[in-house]
Amino acid sequence: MSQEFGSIYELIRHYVEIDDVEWEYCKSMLSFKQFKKKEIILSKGEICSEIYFVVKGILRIYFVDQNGDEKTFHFSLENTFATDYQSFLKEIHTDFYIQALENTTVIIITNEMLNMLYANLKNGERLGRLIAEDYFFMMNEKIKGLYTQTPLQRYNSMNVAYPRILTRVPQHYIASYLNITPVHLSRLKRGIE
Amino acid sequence: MSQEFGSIYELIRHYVEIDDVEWEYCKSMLSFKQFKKKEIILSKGEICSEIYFVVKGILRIYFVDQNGDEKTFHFSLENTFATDYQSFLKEIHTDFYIQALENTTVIIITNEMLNMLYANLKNGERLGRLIAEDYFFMMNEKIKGLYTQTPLQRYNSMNVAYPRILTRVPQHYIASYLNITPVHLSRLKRGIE
DNA sequence: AAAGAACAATAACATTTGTTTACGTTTTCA
DNA sequence: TGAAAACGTAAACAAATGTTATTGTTCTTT
Repeated sequence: MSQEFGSIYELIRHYVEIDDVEWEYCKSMLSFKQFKKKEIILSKGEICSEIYFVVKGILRIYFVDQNGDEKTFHFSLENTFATDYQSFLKEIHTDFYIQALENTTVIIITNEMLNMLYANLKNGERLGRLIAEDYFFMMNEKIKGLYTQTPLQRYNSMNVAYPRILTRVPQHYIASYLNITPVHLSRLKRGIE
Repeated sequence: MSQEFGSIYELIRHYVEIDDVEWEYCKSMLSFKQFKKKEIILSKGEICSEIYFVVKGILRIYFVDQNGDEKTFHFSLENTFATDYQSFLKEIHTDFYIQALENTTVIIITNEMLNMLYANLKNGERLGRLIAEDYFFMMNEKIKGLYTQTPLQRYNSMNVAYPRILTRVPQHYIASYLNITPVHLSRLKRGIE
């Protein structure tokens, strides 16, 4: 059954070398968890104590603004991480919610586990740095998009960052990701066809 | 004169332990550079080959959108870094410009130097990870602000992220950071007093 | 299968933000 | 020091986006 950790093994190997002994050590700490569609995994006020690596399904990370409106920060599709990294690392209360948009299978990474990896893997710290850097780059691109693209342009490029997302999730979540109202998104789409 | 590297020493010590031998090694690789007010340090299309640590002055990081409008991405005040980290690390062409808004003194960090630090400092990789994480958190907060705050709210909180910035730089740069027109910022401010 | 909830589209109207132009002040620099 | 450029404010109008209400469809759940 260790076969099923293949996706995260591939991801690690994308960043650093890891030998068989180290990988066995990693695997011994990993576990699966399943979430049902619409289930809320993390809520505001809690401390995010796990990183989720999505094997199958979709997680949505969002927060709620002063008016009570949900703002979708990120979608985590297959083979990407979902967490509030800040809450996770600093053990502070999170502002975010994480919700499964489909029945979803994840691999769980805990904080203790991560620190063991940093301490015991030859390239542990390096792996952490490279992943943090890549997520930093992703944020950078996201901000660039927010500054330079119209909502419609961002809508049209969503299929690049999130393959097939437009057919996988309800449209009002897309609107909340674009930071516009569902009504306005519907209106913008009308202009296209 | 090694005294003058004090600010970056403090910053490193904020993240990791570094012994005297290691610090001497670091210092031997660091150097100063001066930029004149309005000078452009990095331009689109170039490869960003240095990280700038601002000792005194202000650097502005911006890009230009399809319409030719400048969008200010970030201000680097004293004791913070300025670079296009993505261009720097991957040696790809940058989309950004970096400009000095005042006569500015920086400490220069090159890529070769950084890799030597990663390789030779006990906590080199860890330092890199922690700094990447902190900048990642900063991006996260920035995005949260873009989603949840009105331009006026963001204007009012700029003095927190960037102390005294509102009196240090021309207002149209502030507007471009807020992603609104200078005319509109002027109008919003009128509503306040 | 039926009932209710969730969802998407549409229209009418309100609010926010952008655009253009003008004017007066401050800053820069030759 | 004087001219030119840069800068901030203002007003009028245009475009983009939000709000509310309505309707019909699709999805959930019993």
